[in-house]
Amino acid sequence: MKLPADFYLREDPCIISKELLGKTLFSRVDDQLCCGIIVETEAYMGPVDRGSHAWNLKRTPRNEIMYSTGGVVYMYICYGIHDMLNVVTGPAETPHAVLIRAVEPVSGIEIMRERRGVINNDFRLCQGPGALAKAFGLQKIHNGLSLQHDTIWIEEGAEVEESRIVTASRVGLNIEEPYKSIPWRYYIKGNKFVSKPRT
DNA sequence: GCGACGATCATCT
DNA sequence: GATGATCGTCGCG
Repeated sequence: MKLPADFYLREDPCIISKELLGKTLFSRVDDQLCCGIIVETEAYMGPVDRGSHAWNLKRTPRNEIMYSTGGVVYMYICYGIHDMLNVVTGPAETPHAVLIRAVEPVSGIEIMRERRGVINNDFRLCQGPGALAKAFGLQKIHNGLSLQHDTIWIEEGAEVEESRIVTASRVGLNIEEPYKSIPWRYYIKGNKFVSKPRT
């Protein structure tokens, strides 16, 4: 069962980020079904977050979809190379989002290996937002798709106990304090599919 | 296992 | 013209 539309409508993207841990991400692209357990997420707090594309209510053609009603996908290209998968949350005109950073592959693993090319271990198949989007066949062309449709969606999964959730600062943001250090990253403790921040 | 580096281009100023 | 919510590879030892 897909998560209900109102799951995404709550105001606080931190709550949603945390609750997305353990849920199951699906994609059906080129008629190939892939799914995996979400193990790492980051919240982007729209207007009050220097790290967000919607900082200070900035509005451009690229981030326009962040202003729509929660429950759609925001995809964009980073470093000219990598597609990033975000879930838009909150009511309309509230440009919050959750970045899906890593997934533990469950099925469609052969497809993921093909899309990713030769890599020497499966822990890295969907480890990091760029890798995950590539493994699931997701690109900027999917920007704006509803999670209630059948290309990209999220279903229930196993409960993740509070004690297994780690809260940490976000990865890869070259911004000033305090935004750089605010703990808006969530991941499952000890899970080998979680990405490793570089220095 | 770890740090350095280059790839590569849409987007915004 | 500068920048970036990244990643794979290379050299090291």
